[in-house]
Amino acid sequence: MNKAEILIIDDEPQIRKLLEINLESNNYKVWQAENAKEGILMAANHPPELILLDLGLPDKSGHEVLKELRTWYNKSIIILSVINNEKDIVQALDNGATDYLTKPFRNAELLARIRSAIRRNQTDNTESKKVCGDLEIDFVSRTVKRNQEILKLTATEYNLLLLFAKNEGRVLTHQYILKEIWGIGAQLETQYLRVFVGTLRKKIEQNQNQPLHIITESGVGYRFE
Amino acid sequence: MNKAEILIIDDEPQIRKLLEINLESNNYKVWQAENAKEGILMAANHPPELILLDLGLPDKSGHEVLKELRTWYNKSIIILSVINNEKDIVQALDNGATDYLTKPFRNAELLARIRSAIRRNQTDNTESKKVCGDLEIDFVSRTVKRNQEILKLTATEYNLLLLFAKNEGRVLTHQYILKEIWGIGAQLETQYLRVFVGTLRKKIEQNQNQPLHIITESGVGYRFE
DNA sequence: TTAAGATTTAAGATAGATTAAAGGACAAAT
DNA sequence: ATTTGTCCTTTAATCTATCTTAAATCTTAA
Repeated sequence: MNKAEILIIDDEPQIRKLLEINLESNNYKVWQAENAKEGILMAANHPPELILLDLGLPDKSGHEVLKELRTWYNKSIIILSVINNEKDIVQALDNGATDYLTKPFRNAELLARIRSAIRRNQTDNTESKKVCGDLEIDFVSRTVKRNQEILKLTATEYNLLLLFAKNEGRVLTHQYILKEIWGIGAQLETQYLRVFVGTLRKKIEQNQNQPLHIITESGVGYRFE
Repeated sequence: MNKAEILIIDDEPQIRKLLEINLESNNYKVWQAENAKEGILMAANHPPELILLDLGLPDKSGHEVLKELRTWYNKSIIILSVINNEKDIVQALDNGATDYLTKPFRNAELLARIRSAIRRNQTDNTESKKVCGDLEIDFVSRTVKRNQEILKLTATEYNLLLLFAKNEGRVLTHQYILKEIWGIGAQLETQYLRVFVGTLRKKIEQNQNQPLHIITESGVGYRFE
């Protein structure tokens, strides 16, 4: 499982550093922005699992940032603020904040609220899946459908298909595929790969003699479309 | 649109009255329970949109009530408590509390947090029973029927079936199932799982040799349909 | 055209899955 | 306190699916 990514938008370097240390030691990947403009840009380019937003930013009110984010960003946003003012808390929550903590905050509590917020994300989210023509690969449920029918793939076949699907359009060398699927010791066992490409094609291709999904790049490897 | 229903579980009459007045004037329908037993019963009979749960109940610890509710209730639960103790807050949030407010709380803030919690609810659906083909699982009464006949399942069998039912269509790895049912120390005891899948199949499958509900994903785990 | 590369098939080996059954822990009933 | 019965754990035998390997056949690129 990958690390959950958290974006901190706060202008105080000490706070950012404190959060960075605590979050990274709890296995989160941390991104940082020191003003509203930068924060919105970063969130847009690379949407994180959760945003920690300070209300007191230099270039724009945090409430405005929150509203702007909420026009398109629907994961968790937790407000951090020195303002312990009822009106601000109410306004932030009504504008779609997931939670509100006043500084100084207790670290364990922040972590618990982050876990709670991320947990909630995961159930709300629509499942991530990939559709390639007649194929539909569901990464969460670990199932593959072709024309709505569930395909019966072995563990190795599924792993191979997953690798292909995550590198759609890219030529993968035999060596690379062998290393990823069978481990670093198997990079010369090209034969394994050929057999498994065979069985996979039998299951996912309409016409085995003219494969549309797994394309052979002779002398190099395979490409998935 | 109907009024959203809120269940208050708190033993202090003054607090209940205060909440009742405030919530009803904000267009919520309010239900009240003065102890854990009554609260759980009311929640089961008539699942509300949100539960306000006091941690200091006379008959049972609020943490236990929370855990019990969370086995089947997946809408919002906001904790109200006089305890402003970091450990309790963390524990409650990790047990699935949506939010945590310490008494005395500010009324407008509570209302904002309630709005926020209810807003988040609307995407995920609560259901107290699940029908899968000839199977009918009732999460509240913890009973399972097949073709209208009540099946006699042991505690472990029921827990396993519950886990499967809540992850319908998804492949669950052996490790994950073992962790969920037998706890974090049992992740290598694949054999337990196999035995229990065997006994479960005997009870829920029409034809044991061609299981329709619990599908084996060899080398990976099981999938429930 | 020819050598290297790719596919296909099938059989043996291995890891994984099912099933039955016995012993132990525990709770309910006597 | 003893018995009874249920459920859980553990072991072992058997069965099955999957992986590996080799060999025959086909395709591609120089």
